[in-house]
Amino acid sequence: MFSKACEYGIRAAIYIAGQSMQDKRVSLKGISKKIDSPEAFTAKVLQMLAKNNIIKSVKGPNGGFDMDKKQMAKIKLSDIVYAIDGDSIYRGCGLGLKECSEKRPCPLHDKFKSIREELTSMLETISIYELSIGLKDGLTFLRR
Amino acid sequence: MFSKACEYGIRAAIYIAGQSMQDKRVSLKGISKKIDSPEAFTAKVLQMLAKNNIIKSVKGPNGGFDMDKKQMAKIKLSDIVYAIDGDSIYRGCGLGLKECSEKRPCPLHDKFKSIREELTSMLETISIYELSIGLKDGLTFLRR
DNA sequence: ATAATAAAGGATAAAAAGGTCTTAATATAT
DNA sequence: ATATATTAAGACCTTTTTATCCTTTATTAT
Repeated sequence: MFSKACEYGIRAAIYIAGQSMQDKRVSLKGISKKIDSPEAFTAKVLQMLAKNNIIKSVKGPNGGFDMDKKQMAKIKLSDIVYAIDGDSIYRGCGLGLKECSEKRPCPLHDKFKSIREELTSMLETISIYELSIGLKDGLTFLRR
Repeated sequence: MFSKACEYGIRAAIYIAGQSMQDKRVSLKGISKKIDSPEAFTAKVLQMLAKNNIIKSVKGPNGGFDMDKKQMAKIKLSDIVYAIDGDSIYRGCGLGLKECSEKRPCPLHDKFKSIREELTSMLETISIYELSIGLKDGLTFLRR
């Protein structure tokens, strides 16, 4: 579904959001420990999120990553997926045809349509804020 | 969504089914031309489908691949996906957690559930036969 | 200023996916 | 029997993805 990079990105964003709600900034090391991801690789992913203004990075002592509280509810899953995996999940044909459209559909086109739409609307609806709440309340988990 | 191998496999199976309905056996070369796929790689995929008794292969002159007419309606998309990609699409956690369950869900677990179920039921419901009909009638396409 | 801390960036490596090629095996027709 | 057509199988190559390591840059505290 998502690339590994994207999986780490989503997990990291949820964790960072949770900490930012408590005004805590978190380090790469702390993040990759909490979400159980390879540290150096996670660094690359966080860079991408930072470049896309999804998180903020601060260098130096007491530096790390955080997320703007006001933005938090506005940042949707789709923003993260788009920043890391691009639009392949929304655009591509299920059977890999270069040209697949209403007019010239692949055999699965119609069958996939509702699934694709449900997925897209889900990604575009759910905010990082919302997801971090469940985590804070101990209802959901980010590792193992 | 699916691997390239799986995309080719599904496309090939649909094409083979359509030809088999007209009692035509088709060669690797013919298949990869019709579904616009790399020939040698497609050969590997067809081998997998043959080993899983989804298609039948015949060596020698006038050989090629075909599909049992009686079986055709019984073979579902899920059979092909399972033969090539395994169960990752059904089983895996959306965020890549090794352990993700109702009891210990990732933040996306519930959100994904209905999508996953819809996808699974779609794959388990749709037969290769059904898909090859649309192709025969010129309503759907397998290349470009 | 200096030292310490943390992310950024670039080079590289390992693994997986995607794809090719060559030879062997098997069936058919002559 | 022999030549030919066709898939099977295994070795190999290429690209992409995933992952690591090392150096540089920025920030802070002393």
